[in-house]
Amino acid sequence: MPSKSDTKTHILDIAERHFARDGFAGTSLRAIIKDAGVNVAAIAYHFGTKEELYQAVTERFAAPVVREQLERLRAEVKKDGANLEGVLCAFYEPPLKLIKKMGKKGEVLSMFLGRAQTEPEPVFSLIDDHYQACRNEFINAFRKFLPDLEEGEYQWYFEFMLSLIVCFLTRHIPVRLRYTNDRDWEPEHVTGSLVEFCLKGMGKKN
Amino acid sequence: MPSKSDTKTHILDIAERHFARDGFAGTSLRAIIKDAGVNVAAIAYHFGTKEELYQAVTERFAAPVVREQLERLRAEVKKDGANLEGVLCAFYEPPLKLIKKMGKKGEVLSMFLGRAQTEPEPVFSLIDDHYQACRNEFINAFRKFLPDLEEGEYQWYFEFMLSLIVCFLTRHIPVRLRYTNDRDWEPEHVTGSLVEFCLKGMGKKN
DNA sequence: GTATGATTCAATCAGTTGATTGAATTTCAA
DNA sequence: TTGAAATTCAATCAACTGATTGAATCATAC
Repeated sequence: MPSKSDTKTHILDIAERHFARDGFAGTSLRAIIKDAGVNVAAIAYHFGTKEELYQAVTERFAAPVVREQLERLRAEVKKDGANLEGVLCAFYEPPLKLIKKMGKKGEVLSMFLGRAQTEPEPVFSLIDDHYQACRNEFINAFRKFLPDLEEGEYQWYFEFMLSLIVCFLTRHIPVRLRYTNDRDWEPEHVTGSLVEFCLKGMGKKN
Repeated sequence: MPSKSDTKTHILDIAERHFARDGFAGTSLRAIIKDAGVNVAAIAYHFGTKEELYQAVTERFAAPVVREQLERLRAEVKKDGANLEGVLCAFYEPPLKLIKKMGKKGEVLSMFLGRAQTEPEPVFSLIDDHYQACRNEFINAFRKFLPDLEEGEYQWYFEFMLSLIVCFLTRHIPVRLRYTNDRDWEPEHVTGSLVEFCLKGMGKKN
């Protein structure tokens, strides 16, 4: 019944859920194929190794987010009256809006994006390379709007900016279990909180 | 040759290095015992299951840090002229000073502390419970020094504060590979950066 | 020195891991 | 309808997984 792309897509759908929840090492191919109702060999046939399957998930799931962040950034710095706030919005809005748009599946994307950033090798290098271009361009934008900082500070500011959204993506479920307020999960509100915290953090002392 | 406590301690020494580098699921007991030069059964004898071994590492390695953070916090809020900056120092200083004091082994502690916070189940619950008491007391301190915020904001401020140090602990090695300046890794300087960013982030808008 | 308890050991368990094979099946164009 | 390519399948591989056993070794108090 399922055509080529059906099985392939279906495996990706299931795989991303498992990788998101259990991490790379904690996910077995058996668990995926059992859940997907396909044969083990299907993974080898369509993707190759476990690592290549993970890479495929990253490519379909995470790469578009990074691409949009970069597009938004480039548009933002060209604007009249461009500022640091716009740069931060360019970083935070794409993933949060996409997650919201995807509905239930956004929860999976959220977990996957967050977890991927904190995986041990061999995933770490894979993800880190992915963000290399992103990192350079955002740091250049920081240089533009936050002149005269030390080089190390620019580096750390990018990591801080990144870590705040990783924190949000991986923790919003446990946090909401402790304290629920549906408004807090509106992407506009979340983006606003992250941008505000980060903007103030990078700004001058009060 | 090795007495009881020797073997037990030695296993812990090796285990924490593996868990720090490869995560819980990515670490096999074989890898640990091979590295430690002991028998597989030694782990079962001294600790029990793999999960109990991880718990023992957490207890010896991470628990003292949390305890000191809480002690520092309690001392800080009692002070004359207590303020938010003191609260943040109480949170950031203990782990960073300990890591510095431990020298080479501090790198392992650093990685372990950072990674533990981002592990999937069953580790996540273990660690999260550990931080529950810590979380409540710090959030109460936020309430004191940052009055009239919404409840959700206090919750997220704690998570942000936590995520910044997790970011630092897990990323300082790759970041230093990209840009090295030894001064940046002095605990006073690091604490200063984290406290400043966080303090500004939590403060009023400029 | 000997008995007792603590510790270590090799051997082994059953189950899982990622990966591969070659045969069976399906798909679809000619 | 037929034939070649794409896809799926059951069966199997060797290696590894966490865990357990009972015998051997050790330390120590008597």
